[in-house]
Amino acid sequence: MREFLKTKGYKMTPQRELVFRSFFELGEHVSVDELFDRVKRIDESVGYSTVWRNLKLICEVGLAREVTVGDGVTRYDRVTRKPHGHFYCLKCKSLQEFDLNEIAGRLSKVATAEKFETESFKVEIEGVCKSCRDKENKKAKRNLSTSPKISRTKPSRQK
Amino acid sequence: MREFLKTKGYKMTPQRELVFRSFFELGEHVSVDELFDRVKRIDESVGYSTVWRNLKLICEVGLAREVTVGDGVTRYDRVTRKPHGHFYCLKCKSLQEFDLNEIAGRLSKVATAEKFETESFKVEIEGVCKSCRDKENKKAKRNLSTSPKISRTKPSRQK
DNA sequence: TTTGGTATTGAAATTGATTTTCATTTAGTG
DNA sequence: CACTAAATGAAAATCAATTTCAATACCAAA
Repeated sequence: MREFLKTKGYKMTPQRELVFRSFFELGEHVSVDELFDRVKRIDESVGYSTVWRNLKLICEVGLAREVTVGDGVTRYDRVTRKPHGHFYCLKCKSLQEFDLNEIAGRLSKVATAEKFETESFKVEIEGVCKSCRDKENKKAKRNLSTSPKISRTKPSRQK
Repeated sequence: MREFLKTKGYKMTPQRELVFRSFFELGEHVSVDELFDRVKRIDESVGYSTVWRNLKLICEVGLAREVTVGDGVTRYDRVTRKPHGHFYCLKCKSLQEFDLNEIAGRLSKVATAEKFETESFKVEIEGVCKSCRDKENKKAKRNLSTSPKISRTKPSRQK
């Protein structure tokens, strides 16, 4: 990794190594805050901007890419061999992946037909995951009469 | 429209009517700023928050939905009969639509298979549109020797 | 039509994530 | 070891999104 970065003109530092390692240890869909928390647990002295900048760097060198869902927090996905889409649960804000092989093929065709040069795909299915749906059902049974009031604004961003 | 809103417990006001009308007159992918600009041209006195709140309201009552690409600006799409995806050009930031009929069907299947209750799809193809590619090619021809330095950070948000 | 309660408005302030600044330190080259 | 560009950490700046609050306007009921 040190060598890899060197060829791109970057230096290796203990902080950078820690950030990179932590990022790859964590699963997918890592937010800056999550990564920062993890890094801090190992080295209290590392600053937020260092984590942020190195996460950006990981993207810059092509090892990760940004994922944005509609909640105002950017997450970062390790670039893996396989293209995948995301299920985004509107209740618990969790992301699950699904394979995009076949669909990516079709999207490529659409792009080509429209003379669009594809850089990447972003496919998300928004909805409610099984676990949240189960919870809802239980609640509904417990409490048949109350219909929750619809809120005019979207829930405040988490954390 | 007045009646429609009344049934949902909302009042009609001149400002609201203007915001709604302007939104539907504009094309798709409207940002708050764009809508605000347009509204202001007709009535200087309307405030930004009024535009913002009414755009939210349009979503709330199901006539529009948020679209987020990776540039930090939320856009709003009129909810139309047809599901569609977006080409997002990384150079000129433009959005073009493409039909999602067939692909939506496949995505539904994937969701069902994973026991995920679908609320909506979001399909984006990021890349470079034809017009930007043509410009790039011209530039490249004019200037064969210079290789632009890669920037470490993403371009500042527009406006 | 007047009145009263509630929703809406506009301006300004706040929030929360992201990004930059800047003074200092450090990595890696020679 | 010495030098230079890159990297760091803290704090400040940005920026879109959202909330607050006092004033105003809608509209239903009298």
